[in-house]
Amino acid sequence: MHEGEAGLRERKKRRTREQIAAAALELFSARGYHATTVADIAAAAEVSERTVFSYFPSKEDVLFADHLSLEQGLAEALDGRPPGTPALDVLREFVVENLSRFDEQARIRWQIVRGDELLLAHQRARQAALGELIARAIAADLGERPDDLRPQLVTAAVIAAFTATYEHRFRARSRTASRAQAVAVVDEAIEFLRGGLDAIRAYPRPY
Amino acid sequence: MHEGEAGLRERKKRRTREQIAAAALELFSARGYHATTVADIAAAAEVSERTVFSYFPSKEDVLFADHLSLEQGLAEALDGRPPGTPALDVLREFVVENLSRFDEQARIRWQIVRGDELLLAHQRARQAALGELIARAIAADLGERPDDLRPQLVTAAVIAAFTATYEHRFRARSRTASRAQAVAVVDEAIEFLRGGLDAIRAYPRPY
DNA sequence: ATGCAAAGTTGCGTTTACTGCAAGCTTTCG
DNA sequence: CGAAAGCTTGCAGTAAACGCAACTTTGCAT
Repeated sequence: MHEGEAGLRERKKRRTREQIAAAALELFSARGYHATTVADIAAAAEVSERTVFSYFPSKEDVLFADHLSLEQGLAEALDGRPPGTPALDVLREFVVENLSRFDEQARIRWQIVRGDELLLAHQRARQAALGELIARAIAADLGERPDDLRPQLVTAAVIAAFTATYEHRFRARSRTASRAQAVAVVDEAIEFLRGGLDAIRAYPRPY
Repeated sequence: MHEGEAGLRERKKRRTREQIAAAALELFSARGYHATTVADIAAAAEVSERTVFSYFPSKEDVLFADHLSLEQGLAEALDGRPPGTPALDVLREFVVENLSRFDEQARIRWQIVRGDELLLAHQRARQAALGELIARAIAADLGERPDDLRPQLVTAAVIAAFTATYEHRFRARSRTASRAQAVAVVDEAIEFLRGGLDAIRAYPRPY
């Protein structure tokens, strides 16, 4: 298992996974999510229906296939930050750096997700998963537990900022100016958080 | 159709609805959500399986049957506030007033929901529905659109505060002191929000 | 009160997501 | 090369959810 070279097996698996995800995205985009059956996806990706479920636990997970790498990237950025660096700073940088990853594929996914209550719920669940990572880091900064109030508040606001930036970018009419706009949105969100944290820093903890 | 008196039809419908919800909650609590089929619920409530689906669009909606009234209550409180009253004040009062509604039934539901990723996602979706109401009110306060950044940020934080309070109450060891604790949590959350809002009040809006 | 219309209930059939199992094929490695 | 491990697939089965048509109950007007 030499790390550098991926075996044939590994490569095939990755390719199949991508085929399934790509075929699914195309079909969802063309016919809509609900009008596309798993059988359709399997046929388009030239695998059996059963195989689709061996790669993805559910149909919804096919749509959100690459959220995993985003999650891993964020985890690394947060866990690997130099001691003393505030989590908020890492988050700001991470969001700004990953703006370019909100590319064409993400735009298509957004078109599919935005209209569907069920898919929006699933997306929120994904965001909540990110939230747990963030809460852990913020809690460490504050010397509290991840499920205490302050980490939860800050985390929720961070997610909201993330989401707002994300949606903002897809709503933006002028594509060229949108990156600067997005950074401004992020900065304002961070400002909001700092203000809020300052306001409760001296607050007693009666619970 | 004299408003004051509910006809036999209406009363029967309400009773059936409650029977289904109650039977379901009991079964979910005893055997777990996934181990309980809709057929089980129908049998316990003494209606046909098909009827369950005529009352509730999905199995999950049976579990969250009474979220609707909470939603309506909040909508009334927000829409009916005297002009000039900040939405944050209404929210604080609403949360504190409704603490007592987090009663035995809600505690059981929490036990069912807490362990299941799917149900947690559904609950988050419900919370997001509340969020839209809140965002509208906050946006009106700020003179912005509901999907602008600031309303979204404040809304997310409000939801987080709501959730933290909710969970806090069910985690609380000492039942007697928990109400005072909960109020303290709410107050700190509101303080956080005010601090954040102050911090960005003078902020330019470059987008 | 009686009969008609509207509303509610039910059974039946179907689709679709998803799971377990066992048999067959492919890659890997000794 | 040949055994072992890993993948893919078909098959059978479960459960949620929907549409439809028949049947029952309720409300209402005469």
